[in-house]
Amino acid sequence: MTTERSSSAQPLRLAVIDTDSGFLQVLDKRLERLGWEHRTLASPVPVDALVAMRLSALVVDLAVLGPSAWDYLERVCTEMPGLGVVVCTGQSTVAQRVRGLRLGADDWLGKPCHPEELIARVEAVVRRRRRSDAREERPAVAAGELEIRADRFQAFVDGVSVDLTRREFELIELLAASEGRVLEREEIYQRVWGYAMVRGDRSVDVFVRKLRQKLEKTSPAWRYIHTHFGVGYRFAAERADGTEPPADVADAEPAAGAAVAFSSS
Amino acid sequence: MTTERSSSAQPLRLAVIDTDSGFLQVLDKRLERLGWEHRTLASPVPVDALVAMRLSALVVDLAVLGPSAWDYLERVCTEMPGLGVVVCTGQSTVAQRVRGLRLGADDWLGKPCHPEELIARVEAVVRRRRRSDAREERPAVAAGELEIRADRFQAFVDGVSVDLTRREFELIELLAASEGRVLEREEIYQRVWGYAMVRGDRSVDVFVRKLRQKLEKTSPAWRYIHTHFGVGYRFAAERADGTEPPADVADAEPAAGAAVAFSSS
DNA sequence: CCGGCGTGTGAACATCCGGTGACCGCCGAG
DNA sequence: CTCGGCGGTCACCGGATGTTCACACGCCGG
Repeated sequence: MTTERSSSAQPLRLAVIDTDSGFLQVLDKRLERLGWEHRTLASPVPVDALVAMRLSALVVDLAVLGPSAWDYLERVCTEMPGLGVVVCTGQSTVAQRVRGLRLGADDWLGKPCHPEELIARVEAVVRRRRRSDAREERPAVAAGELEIRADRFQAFVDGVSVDLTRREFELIELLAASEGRVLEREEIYQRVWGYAMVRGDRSVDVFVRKLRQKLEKTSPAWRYIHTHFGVGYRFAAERADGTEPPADVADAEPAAGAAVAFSSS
Repeated sequence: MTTERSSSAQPLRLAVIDTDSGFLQVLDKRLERLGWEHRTLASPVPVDALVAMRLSALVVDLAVLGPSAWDYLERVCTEMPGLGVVVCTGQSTVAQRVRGLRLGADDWLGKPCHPEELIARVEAVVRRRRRSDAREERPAVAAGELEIRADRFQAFVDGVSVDLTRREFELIELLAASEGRVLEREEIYQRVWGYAMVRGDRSVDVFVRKLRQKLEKTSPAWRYIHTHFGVGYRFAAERADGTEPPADVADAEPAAGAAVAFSSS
């Protein structure tokens, strides 16, 4: 029953590369009703431009892409691994469909098709991404002296803003959300920047440095971002001096016996 | 890093609920060739049983499910959010397909269909699943006093880091994963370094030594890596003194939730 | 019991990696 | 049209790692 399923709590961002005006019209109307942010493109745009759109999913008619369709599809899928890609195109053979899917497309729907089915497929494709990325709506996270407020797009120490820029914030937010885990640069880059990192890019390192600088200035007694040589970074609030190892997952500690050590000092 | 990692290495685990013997036969053959662990079920099995199979993906023909198909589908998708679900069934209407996808199915393919397309779609679904929710969910492996945490790229003894470098970690991770089995240098090199070992290369030996040193320092009472002269190395936690002979090899294979026998053999 | 490999070491050497600081181009605000 | 903030690149460098060597030592077959 009309489970209108507000799964779309957060607006999806969708781009459609197609030229079938009739189809687009109906689709547009439907998308509008759903409240999805969408944009239709009559011709293939540079991959960079797509990246800039920060899309959740992309629907594309291979026919519109012309001869370099396969190449384009592959590049899009490679450079934006997190993007949901649904090919919606006319007549096709099994071989073509298999090829498209193997290149990275998430689904393939033949035309003519019902807009509702296309939407359902896009939802299905995006659904998984959501599930994992599902760390939305978190008012605030705390670690050490740090308090990260997603709603303010800012981190604070004792109420004082650390004065992070957007990227810096997104980075620390990701790290903090994965507290304790070591994140590899590629993963960080992909999740913060949205597309694949090219080998040799030092952006992550540079931003980590900027973050560390600001955090150091605002919260000198703590260390938050730890480097794992040859791997990546790990977020964990630790005092500058060895004091108080964060008792972390650790093991069954002194449990009973050991009367709690008073933090007299 | 080209670390394509074991992502592709670990076999997929797939179950197919269908009765079309002809189709199944072809599919089976193909899956066999791909090296996927698979199992076909002629009738819907309890969701619990499915859970026990630890599947990566499930292919199901709604027709086989009978009247409670929708309900079954929904339950499966709800209880196993990480499972890739591909409906592969006969004639269907747009409304049915939309319903199936909305209930949680990841893809819907009509019959008759080409096995290759079905496989490509399953791959696409699994690919997405891995990419998103994926990332390491390997809690930790333990052996002796050792605890190997993949999410930290590090091994611990009683909560204390053994302080391994990336290579060292990958090496011990591989060895531990093959606990009890003797691995030849060539294989080790191939799997850790990613390419063929040139004759005369002592890298593996050197790293084994480094590992042994660090492990010895952190966990003196145990021996983990054993040399098999003229062959290679074997991982097995054993006390330094002869104490506690490895219990019974009784073959620690009970673990595997392999409650069901997959035709992976 | 002896000599030949295959392995364990330790250290020198060659690379790779990550921390920095400087610099550049884009863009919105003034 | 400027100016300043921000995101992103570069080149340099010290240190962490990985690789290669030469040698000592132990396991094996004769």
